This record gives sequence, structure tokens and C-alpha cells, in this order.
Amino acid sequence: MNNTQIVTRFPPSPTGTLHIGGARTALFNWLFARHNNGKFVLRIEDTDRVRSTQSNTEVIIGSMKWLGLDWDEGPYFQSQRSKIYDEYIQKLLSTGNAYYCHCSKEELDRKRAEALAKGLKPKYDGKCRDLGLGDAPGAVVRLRSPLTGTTTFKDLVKGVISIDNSELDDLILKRSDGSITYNMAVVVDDSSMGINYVIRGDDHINNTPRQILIYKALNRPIPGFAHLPMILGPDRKPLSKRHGATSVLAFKEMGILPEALLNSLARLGWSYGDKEKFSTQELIELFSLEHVGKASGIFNVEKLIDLNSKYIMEMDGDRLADSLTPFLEALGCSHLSREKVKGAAITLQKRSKTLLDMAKDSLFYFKDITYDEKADEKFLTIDLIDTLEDLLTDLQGAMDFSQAELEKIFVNFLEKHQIKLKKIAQPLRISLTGKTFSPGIFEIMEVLGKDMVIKRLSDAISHIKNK
RNA sequence: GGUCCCAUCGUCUAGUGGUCUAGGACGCUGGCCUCUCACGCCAGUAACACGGGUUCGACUCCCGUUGGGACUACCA
Repeated sequence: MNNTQIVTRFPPSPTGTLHIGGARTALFNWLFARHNNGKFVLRIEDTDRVRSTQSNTEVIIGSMKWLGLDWDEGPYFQSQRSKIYDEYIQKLLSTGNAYYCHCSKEELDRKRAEALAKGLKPKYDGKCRDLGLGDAPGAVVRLRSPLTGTTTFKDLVKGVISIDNSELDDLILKRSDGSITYNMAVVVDDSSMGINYVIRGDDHINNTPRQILIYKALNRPIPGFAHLPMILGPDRKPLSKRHGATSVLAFKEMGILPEALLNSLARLGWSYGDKEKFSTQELIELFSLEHVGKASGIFNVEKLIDLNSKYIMEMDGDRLADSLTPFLEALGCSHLSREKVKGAAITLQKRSKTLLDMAKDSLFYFKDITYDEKADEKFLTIDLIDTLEDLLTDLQGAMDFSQAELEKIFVNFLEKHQIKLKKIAQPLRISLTGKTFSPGIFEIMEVLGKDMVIKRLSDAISHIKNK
């Protein structure tokens, strides 16, 4: 048995909300941890004090909760860990793996510009590397990285990656203002939190060798790395605020179910043969890093919506009612009867791709209707008056308004008039809903209830007469 | 510029040297079903970026080209 528990983490930066790129990274970390009975840690990387906001932090946490990606530890906040970073810096300094550098920013900028102009690599020239300098105002701490050799690691999705150490320079670990640098913070955090698998976007591949060098300098175990390909916008550009970086909560407002979003995020980059639909539980059981693809991809919203409709079809009436209610309220419906909402939802279950669609299409159950102009003209015609009035009479005599009973009434009614259902279905539908499309007429009559059906049919009859 | 990563239908992908005249899903088109709209069912559409190798045999392995992307900061 493996006695080391797997620990993964998700470290969002609250400089924005949680979008699908971040959500997928979170999901893969979560799945990997859950699949292996490991631990999942949430860490907020809020060291960018100017761009980080409290409200973004709240949105991120809210999104995680909505998705059901629960964490076992955290949230930790990087902004509260400066003491720990200092300890590690001291350790590096005392072991000679880091040194103070007194070069000014201006000097560095100038040298970089010169190197670039000459077509050379713009890396730090190591001026202070062996000067044995002490701390001083404006000094930074740099890592003493190896000048030769190669740094190699086996990425769990990309395979072996190696880079010559000569490509890397002595990166700054601590800034002149005393704050810690990103690469150092990540390593210290991951290391001190016991993270042994780092699953993140492949935009971090080039940071990995630098971080490995820090792990080595710290003499700490190096975690496993898995770099996920990026998610692209419809224009094949990496996701940004501009287009595809839709906040996860926007999908919630669209009426997407969390399990559908999770499913579709999982299938972007990961696969399990030809299987397309996975419950969250199945995702946990079947997920593995080996089946994560290497190529970046575009998030397919059409497919998400299709998946969502399939999840809606599987919901039971009670959950359907619970889920639909907030959408109806947002559309101005109040004093909703739970039973009616449930009944309405069931009639629309197979016809709705999102909860928002369902809410919109079920409005006729809860609010007054207006006739669609063209439908009114085409179907609510004077020649139908006698038929509709007789139908009204028959319906008024109905003992109960169940679908079964209604069908019986209609069989007799159609027989009596020697007509097909087709003849009155549309006029009746428009009388009851105002529109040319709806669930089956018996279904809607049952949910609407006798009183409402009688009222709407009478209204339609007088409307026709007044034409 | 340098380094690193990537490349199968429009999109997401299966495929780990022969079972591929390349499979599934979404989308789209046509048909069936039918009280409308859907659901469902059936059918069709459409891809291995290019060029060299290796091999009896390459979508699968190697090299190159092209095209994307990332990193190259006292941003994260």
C-alpha cells in the first residue's frame, strides 16, 4: 500500500472571477485527489494587492461551492503568510543557496536592453553572485542557480521535459520592498502544505524548472507535475476577459446545472473512450491523468447545452421544482404553488435545454397570456366558434381534470363532431398559452387546472367574437 | 530573437504499428414519429497540417517544415 496521501491544490488569484479555465484546473485537481482518496487544498493567491479584491474572492469561493468542488483545507491566503516566506528565505541564505544582490532596477533594465540589442539572452549577469554582499536598503535576494547541467522532470501529461540550466538565471526570490516573488511563494506554499501533485495550466511549464531548482535548494521533495493544455476562446486565442472567459456563475444564471458543466469541463482535455456523459461520481471513479490530452482546445458551449438538456431530462420533479423556482421568480412570478411549478416543469422537461429556457417557456402557466399575433390571425377564426363553445361546455362538465379523464372527454367530443384532434389542437393551444408551441394539450390542461382552462377558453371565445 | 510545449471531421475527441475504405459526441442536413414544439429513432455531411525517413506495413515511431501557444519581469 502506498502510505503517502495524495495532496493537490487549486490556487486561484482573486484578480478576477472564476472562469472555465480555472474551473477546469480546479476540477482536475479535485478529481485526482478524490479518485485517490487524497486531499484537496484551496489557496488564494492574493499577493497582488492592487488587483486582488474581496468580492472576487467571494465569487471564486461561491463558484467552487456551486460546482460542488469541496476542499479539505483552506482557504489559505498568501497575503497572511509572509513570515513563513521569510523563514524559507533565511534558510536559503544561510545555506548559501541564495544571495543578496544590490544591482538597481535601472542598471538591470539597461543591461537587459543592451543584451537584447546585441541579440543575446537577456539574463542576469551574476554580478553580485559571488560578492558576499549583506542586506541593504533596496537589496533583493536571488537564487544561486546552477550554471551548467540540465533540469529534467517527467510531466504527467506532456512526458519528459528538460531544459539546460544555462537558459535560466538567478531569479529574484525576494523583492527590494521585502515582498516575495511568485515562483518562491508557490514553492514555499506547496512544499509547506505538503502538496505532492501540482496540476495546473501549461502556461506554467516554463516556470517548472525554476521551481524545481528552488525545491532542490530548499532540499525539499519535488512534487509530481501535470500540465494541462489551455482552453481557447472561439477565435483560438487563449481565454481572456474579452471573450470566452465567462464567469462560472454566468453559466448558473443561464440555467446550466453544475453537474453538466463539470461533465463538459472534464471532457475538454480528458476522455474515457467514447463515453460522453459522466455523473460526478463516475468522473471521480474513472478519472486519470493518463487520459488527459496534450493539445489545447476550444470550449464547446453547444455541447454543454446539449449535455445540460440530458441532465434536465433525468431530474426528478422535486429537484426540478426547486431548481426552476428561482428562475421563475427572477422573471417576475410570485406566490408560486410548488405543486404547479413541479407539474409545469415536468411538462417542459424534454423540451428545455436550460433552466432559463424552461422558466421562459412555462410563463404561460403562471402569468397572463397575450396571443401571438400571427397565431391569433391564423388559428382563432370565427368558423370555430360553435366547436369551441361546445368544447367549453364539455370541459365544464368534467369531473376531474387528469390527463386520462381529459383524453376520454376529447375522444367523445371528436366523435360527436366528426373531426380530428388536429383540427382544434392549435386553436386550443393558442387559447391556453398564446403561442403555437407548447407541451401536449392534455398535459398543459391538467397543470393549468380546470378553472384556468375554462377561463382562458372563454376569453378566447369572446376574443374571437369581438374580432 | 532564444528556450519550451502543441498539431485527427467546423468543435470536443477515440485511436498507443496492421482490426482505419479512421470510430463516437455536438452542430448542420434529410427522413420517420406526431395535437404544435420538442423527445426519440434512422440516414447523411465532414478530419489524420506538410515533407522526408524507419518498417513488410504508419494516424500511430524519428527528423525537418509550416502553423499555433507559453515563457523569457523586483506580474501572477
